[in-house]
Amino acid sequence: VTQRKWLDEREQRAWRAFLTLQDQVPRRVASQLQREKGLSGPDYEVLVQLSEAPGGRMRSFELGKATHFEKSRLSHHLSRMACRGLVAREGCPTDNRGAFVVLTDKGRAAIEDAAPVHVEHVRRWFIDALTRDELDALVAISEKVATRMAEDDPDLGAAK
Amino acid sequence: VTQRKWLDEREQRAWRAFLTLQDQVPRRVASQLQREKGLSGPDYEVLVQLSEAPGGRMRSFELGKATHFEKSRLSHHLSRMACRGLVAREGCPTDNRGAFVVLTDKGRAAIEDAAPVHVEHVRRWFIDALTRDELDALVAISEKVATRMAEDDPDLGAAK
DNA sequence: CAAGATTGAGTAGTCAATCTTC
DNA sequence: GAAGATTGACTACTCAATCTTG
Repeated sequence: VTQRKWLDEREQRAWRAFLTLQDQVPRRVASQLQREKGLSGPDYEVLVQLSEAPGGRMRSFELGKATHFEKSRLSHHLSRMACRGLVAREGCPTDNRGAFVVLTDKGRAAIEDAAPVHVEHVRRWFIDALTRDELDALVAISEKVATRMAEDDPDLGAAK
Repeated sequence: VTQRKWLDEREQRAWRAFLTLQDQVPRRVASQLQREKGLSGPDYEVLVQLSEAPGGRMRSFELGKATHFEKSRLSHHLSRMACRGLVAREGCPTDNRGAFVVLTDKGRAAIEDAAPVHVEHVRRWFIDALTRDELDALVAISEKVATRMAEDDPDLGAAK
């Protein structure tokens, strides 16, 4: 085998490049959205999922899987969003343990107002800087890494 | 021009793939490091920078630029690390406003102990899942995006 | 007044413990 | 007992205000 204990120069550059990208891009997109529309990154993710779900409603655990939020984080976050009137909680008729999360009118208005601006930022700082091939490469990379993580241990560091 | 208001399917997939990758990989690497060695991701980043600096010492603002931490975040974080004995603060002789951050013996021992395990995790969940070409593609992508962000506005969302 | 740095208040995320229902 | 979900305590990050020196 090759030397496993260290990263060579190519590997090192790739890892650090990824760390920078990973940190900077979502930060910039999120902070613009926060300033312009008063929604955080996590707010937006939750609203997107709900707005795409039939009836604007999902079970909590489904929302957790879709967003990759840890369950306690999701619960806290939904409480805050409920206070702000963006979502509401409802009981589940067929399973009394469960809860539904429902998009309110205010929540739907918020996501519809924010989406165009958000798309614009994603374009400006990410999509438009890259070629088609690079976008596709990113999809391939993401899938390979996801597969690796799933093989290795399905739950480590994931939403529980 | 093409339709700018929405993301097409390819763009959408690429953005979501990036978001997943961006969220999952650092989370898993960091949580393993935390469990095995008691260091968080930010702890590790700070220790790496200091250990690579001559004399294990840097000015605070240099450390801020290197890590991309906002200055108040850095200050808070260094206070916590100082409490744990990983770093120490010193005054700057040539500029009395300034402060040096110095790696302690304990801090150096911690990074030397953690580095091999950390490298192993980065390999397992990231590097080894990808080809040389994919690693290079990531570097190219990162550089293009960084250039775009710098052109657009040097300071938005960056460490101030 | 600008640069280097710190502080405090408020908000968000994590971990373990808990509660209820299947 | 396990699944769905919430809570509380603790830790971490952000933003604006502050302090000191150049």
